[in-house]
Amino acid sequence: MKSTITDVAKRAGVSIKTVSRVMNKEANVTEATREKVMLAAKELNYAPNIAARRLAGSKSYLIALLYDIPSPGYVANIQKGATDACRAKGYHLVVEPLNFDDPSILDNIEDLVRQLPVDGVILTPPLCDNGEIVSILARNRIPYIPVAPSTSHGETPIVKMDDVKAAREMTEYLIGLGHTDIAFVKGHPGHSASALRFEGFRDAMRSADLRINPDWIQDGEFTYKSGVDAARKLFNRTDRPSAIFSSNDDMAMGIISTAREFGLAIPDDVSICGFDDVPSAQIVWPALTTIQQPVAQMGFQAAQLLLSDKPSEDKVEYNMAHKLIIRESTAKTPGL
Amino acid sequence: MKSTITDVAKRAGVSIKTVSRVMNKEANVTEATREKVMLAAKELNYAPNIAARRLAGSKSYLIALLYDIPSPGYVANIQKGATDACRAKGYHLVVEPLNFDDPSILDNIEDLVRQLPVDGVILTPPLCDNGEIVSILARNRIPYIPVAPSTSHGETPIVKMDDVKAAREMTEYLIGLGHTDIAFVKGHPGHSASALRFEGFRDAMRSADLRINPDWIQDGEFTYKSGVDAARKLFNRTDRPSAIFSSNDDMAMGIISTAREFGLAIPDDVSICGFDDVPSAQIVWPALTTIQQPVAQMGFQAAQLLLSDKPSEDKVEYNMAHKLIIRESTAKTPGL
DNA sequence: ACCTAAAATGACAGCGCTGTCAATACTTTA
DNA sequence: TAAAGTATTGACAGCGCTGTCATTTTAGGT
Repeated sequence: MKSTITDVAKRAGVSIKTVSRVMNKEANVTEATREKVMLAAKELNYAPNIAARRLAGSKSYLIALLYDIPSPGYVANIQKGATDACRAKGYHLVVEPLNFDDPSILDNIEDLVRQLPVDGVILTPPLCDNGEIVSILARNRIPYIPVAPSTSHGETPIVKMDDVKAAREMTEYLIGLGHTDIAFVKGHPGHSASALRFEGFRDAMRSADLRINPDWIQDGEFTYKSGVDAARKLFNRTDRPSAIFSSNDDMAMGIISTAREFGLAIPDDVSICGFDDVPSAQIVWPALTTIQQPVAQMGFQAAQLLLSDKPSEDKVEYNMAHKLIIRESTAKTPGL
Repeated sequence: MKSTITDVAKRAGVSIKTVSRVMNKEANVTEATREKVMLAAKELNYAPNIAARRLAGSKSYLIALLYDIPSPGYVANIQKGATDACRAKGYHLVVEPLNFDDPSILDNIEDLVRQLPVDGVILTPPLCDNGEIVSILARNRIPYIPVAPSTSHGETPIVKMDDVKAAREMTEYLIGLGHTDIAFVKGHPGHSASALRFEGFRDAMRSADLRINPDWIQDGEFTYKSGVDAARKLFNRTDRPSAIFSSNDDMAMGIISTAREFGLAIPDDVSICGFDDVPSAQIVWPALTTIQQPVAQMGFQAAQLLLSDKPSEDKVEYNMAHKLIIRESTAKTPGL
């Protein structure tokens, strides 16, 4: 049942090397022989054995995804994108869930690199900001692509999204709806995204000549609870914003819940929007207007970069396109 | 830097075959030579090359996880468990996100099986109930383990959790809290879990000699929206249950939200519990009492089964232990 | 001490492919 | 039309390991 390159060569009446050439899409093969070989391969249901390829050649047809346990949705999407890119080139994706705090993490990576020499590694946050991991990879000459890192990686291209731009767009959308009194709930100060999202908000407000009321800028920590706290402070004031831009969805859901406690209707009394498009954003009611991070695309791009032949590229930063998802939690201001 | 078995053999002063024996923990090696080899291997930082092992031997040291795109949290947890089991035996996990409706899904699997002969496959729902997938695997003699399948798989051991027992425990917990007026919201009739969870509820009620009020048994579809609908029907009645057991968390969250609309305090006026422990279950307020599915354990067990030497086992069903997670959405009845 | 069985070790082929380089088949040019 | 490319194909070694089987060493029994 399982056929080898030799079987195909015999059937096509050529040498195994020629079959190899066809399978690898090498140049200098007549169209006629190409077709002969392809036909024979199809008839025999042949697919090159990856282990043999790896042993004989230099490629392993395997790339690895290293990730920390955190956001499950993130991982699933990255994987989806990465495997799509792999599939097109006959590659496969090996996953390695790591625990950032576990000291054995470095050994795991060493093993991965030595036992299974992968052709490349995708590093998701926070792993991509870990110097030791990066240096193991560099020492072993394994190409890697950091996804959404908070630090720069020299010559290595990185894949990310543009948080500033996304936040600006969301703000502009709110302004377009007629809102002028917009509150903002910041994210955890330790995450690089927090500052970027706030920056986008500020830019848009400034461009629209709208005043940012400092009392309406609340600190947050990206948690549901911190959203609740921020909302309480906001809703207890006599001057109340007509819209609240929360730096992420978890906090936005805390805000929605709190609004109900205060008897505020969403979006009639107050519009609320988030950032991330977590699964529950569409489950919650009213469904949350938010920014969908291009996670799958980032995975795709990262894999693509690893698999592309041109080793270095002048472009060092790939910004993948996010998407503004408009749902029911935002609406025009009552005045309009 | 990268050393081969030959290097180790030279350094230890033995043949490469002996090194191979040590690395594979084969019998008939003196303790003394074992140590010599281990030492040399350690000094040279040696790890056997998987591609070469695969080519020469019969094992590929790779198992695959096939899954459909649906629940991200599920995938992440299965992967965690499976890779833990793999790590211990020098295996690695290759992932293959598949789209159930995509016709090319079968080709993807064929390729996986031929290019990268994996030693085993973990099949998550709904893939494990797909006859074609199973038959490709069977035809190619690839061992596979279905995780939480809704159908039986003959001799093949399956890994699952006990939905009936879990639902029974949850109900008993509610009863222990003093509740006697308990409503139940069923899940999507197409999912096998729906019937099982209801069965567990019924069993527990019956054992406690409690009456099941047919008006309090609502149909649902596992969606937030259907939870809202069920809750409306329940709360619009004059006789209202003191506790609601929802067949999953998404519906439970719909119920919670609806309770607020009706001015009902949770858990003071009504206790609500779910099933699944999705990430937002702990994010939502009040945090949801629910059943944590042993997803990671199922992944671990499935991989373990695939990697264990004894090919067949008399035991054909592995029920992994779930966990009752008590949070804030349930409390004693006011009367107590 | 000697023979036999069992345990420990090693020699060698070959897994299925790719890299290198040589051989052959076609073109082009003068 | 012959010389000199240039494009196409093939022969063969060897990647790093394991399986098989032969060989050597050790232990056991009398």
